[in-house]
Amino acid sequence: MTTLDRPESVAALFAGTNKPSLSSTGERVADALRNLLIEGRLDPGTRLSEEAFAQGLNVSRNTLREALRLLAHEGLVVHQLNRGVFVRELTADDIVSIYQVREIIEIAAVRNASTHSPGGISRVRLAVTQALEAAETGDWSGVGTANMHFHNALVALAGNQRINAMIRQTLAELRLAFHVMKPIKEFHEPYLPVNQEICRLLEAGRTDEAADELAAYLRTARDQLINAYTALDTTA
Amino acid sequence: MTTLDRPESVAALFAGTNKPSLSSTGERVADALRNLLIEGRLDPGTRLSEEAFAQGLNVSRNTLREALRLLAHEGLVVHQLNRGVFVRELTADDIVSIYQVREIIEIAAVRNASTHSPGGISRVRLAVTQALEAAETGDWSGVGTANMHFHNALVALAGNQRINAMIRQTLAELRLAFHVMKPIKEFHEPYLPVNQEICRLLEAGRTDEAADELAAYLRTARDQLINAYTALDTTA
DNA sequence: GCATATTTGTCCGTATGTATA
DNA sequence: CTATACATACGGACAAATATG
Repeated sequence: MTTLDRPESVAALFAGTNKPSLSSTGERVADALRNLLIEGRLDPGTRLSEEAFAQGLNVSRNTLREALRLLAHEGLVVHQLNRGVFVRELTADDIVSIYQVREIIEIAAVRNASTHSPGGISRVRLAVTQALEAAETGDWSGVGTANMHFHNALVALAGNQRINAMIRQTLAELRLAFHVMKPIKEFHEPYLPVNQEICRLLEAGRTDEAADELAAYLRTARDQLINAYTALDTTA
Repeated sequence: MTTLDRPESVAALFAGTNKPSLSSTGERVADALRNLLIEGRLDPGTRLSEEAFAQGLNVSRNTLREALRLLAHEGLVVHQLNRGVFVRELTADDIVSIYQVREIIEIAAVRNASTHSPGGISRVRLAVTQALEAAETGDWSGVGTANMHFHNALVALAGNQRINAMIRQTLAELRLAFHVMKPIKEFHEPYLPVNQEICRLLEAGRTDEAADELAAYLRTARDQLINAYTALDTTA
């Protein structure tokens, strides 16, 4: 089990991080850590030493603990009493569970998109073009991020803040699973045209067909991910 | 704007509260506060003084703050920078939003219930009988709690922990709206037979019909609640 | 609009309990 | 089994922001 306990290496993780300071320190720390986790820069299972992170971020342990509790509540880290905080390790069951949530929420949101938000589709389109641009430069992590934005934008079509928050959190958790596998390209490239197709259908007002396409995508993506993930378990 | 700043009155709120101590102090404090909020014993808009609650609960301010951050993350309280923590005041839009979430998640969960969890239906039945018992003694707050358990049990049929957590949190938020209205009886009594009917359909394996019944219930309940809620706004 | 009191935000030091080498 | 490291939790301190008269 790895453990990040050197303040200097923690500080290095946050090099170049601006702090626009609109909210409290605790929330900014939580944001910074959340980005680290979503970007896959902390391996699942790693222990996050309170002292090292407090010193590395130049905040008190109290402040850091507030942030860690939030992330634990979001499921990005797990909190073991008297043992510390560890980067969440997703099981294959977790992935199945996450995809069931996605299926339920994303499809319902797209189906409810007909009447609402005419301008919201432009954000879907934006995410598609961003994914294509990232793919051209070979930035597959960027493609993953753009893909996350794509699905967030899809769900935003329902115009419901709570649903947005739910899917954002769920997709953030899912990224923990993606990053343990190196060939991210193989997981994202095949779905670029699918995303384009979903976007085109939405722009044409054919929301039900878009929802069907999305449903098919979610199932194949889940199966592919599960296969790769269980294969990792046996080899490791 | 009311504000709870006397430690003694805070302590009184927690009289008779056991602390089985399996988790951290912060989480136990969060649990205690969450119960208070769900039971409607704290009026929406009330400020929760850090010092008063820390003293009233016999914990340090740091520990209390951890608990308050969790509750803010759950939406039961709102956190205003440098101003404090207030019991959440739901708007009519919030209620619409919550019912949309319920519609999406609860119905999908019931529809997915067919294959899973044969024993889970017994917990649905249990919640129904508990609601009936509470109604007989005129304990309408108890009916509300049993009703919450009923819907939690419905969603549990899908066998997905994430979905359970989502609906639990959503229903907890909704209770903030119920408690601002005195005649809780009128809001729960009409739905007791509906719950019974849904339960019977599930026991008979007719899950799709149960889902349809649930959908109809959610819409009428939402409309009734919104009407009463907006009426309150205009009179207050 | 101003001066004052209150409250939050944040940090530090420390004592205690728990887990691990 | 002992020693060490670490998390837990507390209390005090002070600056900054906010509320109050």
